[in-house]
Amino acid sequence: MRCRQMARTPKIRNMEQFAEASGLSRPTVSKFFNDPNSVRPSTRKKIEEALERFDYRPNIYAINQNRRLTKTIGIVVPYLSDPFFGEMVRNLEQKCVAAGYSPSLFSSNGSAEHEGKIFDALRSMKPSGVLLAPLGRLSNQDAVAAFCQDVPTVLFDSNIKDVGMAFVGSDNAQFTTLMVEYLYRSGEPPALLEMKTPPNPNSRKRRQGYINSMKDHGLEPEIVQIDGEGWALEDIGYEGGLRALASGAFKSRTVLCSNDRLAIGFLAACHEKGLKVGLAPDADIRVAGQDDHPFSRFTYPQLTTIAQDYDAISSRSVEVLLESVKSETTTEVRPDTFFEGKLIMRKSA
Amino acid sequence: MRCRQMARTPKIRNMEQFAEASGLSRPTVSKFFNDPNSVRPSTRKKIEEALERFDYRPNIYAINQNRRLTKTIGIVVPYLSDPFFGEMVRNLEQKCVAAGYSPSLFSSNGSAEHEGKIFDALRSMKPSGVLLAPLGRLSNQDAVAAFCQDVPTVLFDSNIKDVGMAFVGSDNAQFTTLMVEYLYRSGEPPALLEMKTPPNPNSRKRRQGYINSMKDHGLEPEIVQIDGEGWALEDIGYEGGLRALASGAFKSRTVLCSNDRLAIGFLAACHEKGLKVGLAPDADIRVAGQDDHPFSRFTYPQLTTIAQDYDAISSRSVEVLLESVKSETTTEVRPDTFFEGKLIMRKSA
DNA sequence: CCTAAATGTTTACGCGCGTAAATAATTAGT
DNA sequence: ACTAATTATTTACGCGCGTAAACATTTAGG
Repeated sequence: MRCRQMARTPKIRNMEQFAEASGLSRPTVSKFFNDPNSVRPSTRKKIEEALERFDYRPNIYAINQNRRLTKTIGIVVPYLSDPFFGEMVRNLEQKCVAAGYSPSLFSSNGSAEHEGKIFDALRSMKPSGVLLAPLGRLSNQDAVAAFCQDVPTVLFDSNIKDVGMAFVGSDNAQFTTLMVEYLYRSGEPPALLEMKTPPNPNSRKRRQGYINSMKDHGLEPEIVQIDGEGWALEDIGYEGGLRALASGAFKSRTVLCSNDRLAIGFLAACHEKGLKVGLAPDADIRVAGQDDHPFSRFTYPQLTTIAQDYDAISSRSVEVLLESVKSETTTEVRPDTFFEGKLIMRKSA
Repeated sequence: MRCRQMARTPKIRNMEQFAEASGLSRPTVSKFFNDPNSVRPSTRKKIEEALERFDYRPNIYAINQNRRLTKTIGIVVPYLSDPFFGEMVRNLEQKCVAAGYSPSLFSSNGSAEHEGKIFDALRSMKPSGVLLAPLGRLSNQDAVAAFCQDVPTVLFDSNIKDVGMAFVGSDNAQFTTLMVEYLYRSGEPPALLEMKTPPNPNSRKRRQGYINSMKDHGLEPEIVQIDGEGWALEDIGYEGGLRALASGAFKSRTVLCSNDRLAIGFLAACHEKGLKVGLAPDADIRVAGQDDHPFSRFTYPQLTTIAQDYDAISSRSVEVLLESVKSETTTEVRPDTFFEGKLIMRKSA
């Protein structure tokens, strides 16, 4: 069908033949592929020369069949088309490759059932470890816990208590506390806009952070909860925001959204209602988000938010995972890392 | 280290043991796993019962070692964190699974070198086929062509002439023609804003569509090209837009951007310059995009654009690939499919 | 109820590689 | 230069499964 053979040299089909072509025995060649430095320099040179002539590559399936663990790391996120996770994955990928592992990408697409299938697929892949951002509230908690028993897993972004070898994410309560402090000082304390049933557990922490910091200032928390299920957060923020604005739900003229995607939808709702958003004296409302979503720089007005430290979270996640993969020992206390967010002051609040 | 054994039943380690436990021979069980309908119903029942008791799963590596082609389909995109590709991948994934294949995701992250590494990885994975959205101009054209010789590949989104088994994408010239027609009728003909060196080949087609349709109306094309390299299109649109606006580059007060991401950045530049964007009589400028990017509904004002038919493109891509994978025959003429875009009239133009 | 055809099952072998143990070659110390 | 310690290479076996060919069973037709 398709032309394959270059017919320059007899095609090498396996390591045996390749070893023969390099004038060595197969196990020596095998050793080379596992670690080029484990063979004598002269031997290494022989192989590398042969490699150029024959462009042979070991059969990964045959390799992995005999390994208890493969040099693979699974990366699982709830939604790949969410630029936040997209960025996250890109960072994680890079770091895995740098450490000599092949990342394998999966997206649960907001479905616990699909998340479960991914677990099954990963189990049979025998990965060295898995970096998992679970769906959260929607996850089948037992399935996640069971999976973490089978495969060394580091959770990131959204936490599930006592599951996995470690957790790396943000200090969500701090996010909200920081933002409330800023909004209070720069004008008036905010109302909190969030989903009634958020898909992501971080929202709970953020709500708690909001309530606490409002109380610390002797202020009455004002929480506006909107309906909606799933991960179409912009839509939910838009629809819910529209309804909330129409019913005059907000006492405060400053609204802190539980996350940037909600805020992006809410901004659209504000515009729809003809409200002027921003810092200017003639503005009707201030809006802030949390996450520093890649698009928050391009909203109108540009979204004031709290920046997640993408790089720190991804670096730490990979670091912690590889550490515990190498040491093979389970530490008694699960090491959790929470990074602080940075206030990003833009035009919207 | 970690507790694994449930100790409910002796752990099954391979198909041999599982066959024994089901009271059958291994090859029969093997046949079942390849096609559950290929064994007698009574036999099938036996296995399915045993499956519940022992939750055994065949070793994928051992399976794939012996197959010439694996039941895998590679999906490669230039940028996974671009929501457009994210959505695309989600669609493609679903359709592959529905057809009984396991999709494997890769992102070139805008680097030809990385794209090349992905090709190598895919080659050794022996996938049944690959769905590839190449980097485009930045791709190593020879590497792409060579890869398509080795593995049955369907290109999508961005075309490379005569490479791969088929191409599925949009009729980019039609996009621009349609939009120019609308903008002309609803006010005034647009200037085209594009990158001087766009990473994506679609831009060329769009430019040509713009020039042609302007000329068809007896109008003089007005093309404003901005600097910038890579895939940070919003940034490029913003920075370049800022400079273009400052230098009074636009004669027309209607700007058609080469794509939505550029438009999103350009909108931010307009706001920065204090321009009122939109349809209203008192607006300073109209802005339109192309692609119907997931975020274009949430810009301010909401972006008027041309919708890519995500679903049609992804469906057709998978369909064409599976077809040619099954038939094993290479058709003489490469079947290319170009879907038309639909005009989405929103508030920005 | 018998025979031929169809279908299901078993035997036997090979895939491409990892790896322990045995052996050979190299290096270091005297 | 010679022996001991070190490192490199080879021999030999097994991993978990696919699959052809041989064999056994079931089904259909008369």
